[in-house]
Amino acid sequence: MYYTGNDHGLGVSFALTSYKDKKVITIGVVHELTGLSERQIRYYEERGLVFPDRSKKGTRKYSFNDVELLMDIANKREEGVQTYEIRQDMKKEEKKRQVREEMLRGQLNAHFNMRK
Amino acid sequence: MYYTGNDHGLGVSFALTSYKDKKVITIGVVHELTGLSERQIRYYEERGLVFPDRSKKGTRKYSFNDVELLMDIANKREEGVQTYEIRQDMKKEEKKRQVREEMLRGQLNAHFNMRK
DNA sequence: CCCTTATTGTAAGAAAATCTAACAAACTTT
DNA sequence: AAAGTTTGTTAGATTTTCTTACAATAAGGG
Repeated sequence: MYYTGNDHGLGVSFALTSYKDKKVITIGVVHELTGLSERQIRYYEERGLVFPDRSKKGTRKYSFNDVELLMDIANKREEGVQTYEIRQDMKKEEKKRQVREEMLRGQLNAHFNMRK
Repeated sequence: MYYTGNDHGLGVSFALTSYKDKKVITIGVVHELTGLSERQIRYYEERGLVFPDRSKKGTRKYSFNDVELLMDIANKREEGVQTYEIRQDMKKEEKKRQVREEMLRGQLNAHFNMRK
């Protein structure tokens, strides 16, 4: 686990990156880990649910986070939830996450500006 | 991060497995992550320094731990240390690890036998 | 200096893995 | 009924990996 400073200009900011986010897994392995067919995995990408990186020549690379996400998607699908709805839910979650992040950044900036 | 119970018979035992140990990375990606050539990576395997898994058809799969190990090896090599010596050092470390593990297992067994 | 071992690059050819695009089937929604 | 969703399968091309072999360079020992 390692840290990457990335303060843009005046604001306070930081990021924590772990192996879970590294896009290093090929689709065949993702298939083995999730039980999903490669067809399904590519289709969920087409529907905007996952975003693998690509090698220079175009082969997909997934992270462990992607694998976990795909397993969640598989569960939702078994419950009959369509990809469109899953997408909507993900957008909402993403929105909430952004709000929390902005609040945190605000708190930190306030704190550091105060004692400068 | 998840836990796997694996008590064999009477002894107390446990294992903690994380993504770092999962062998899911192909040699091309290991090359990108470490800067080592694929030739070097295969050679270090030949010299008994790394032990990737293999797919059914034979393609190598590495873990993040393997990647870290290979980076350590790369550093040693830059210092001029030969693979043979690196191997010896690794064996010693492995031995120490085993001793510690056995002691821990002994402590745990003693503890649980005491109050049974 | 000669010989051996260690390390790495490169090449060749085969095999494995992945990619895209298309068609079809089975369902679900509208 | 028509349109949209989801998945399998197939075909052909491309990318990635594998093994084996040969060569070059470096390092160490006698």
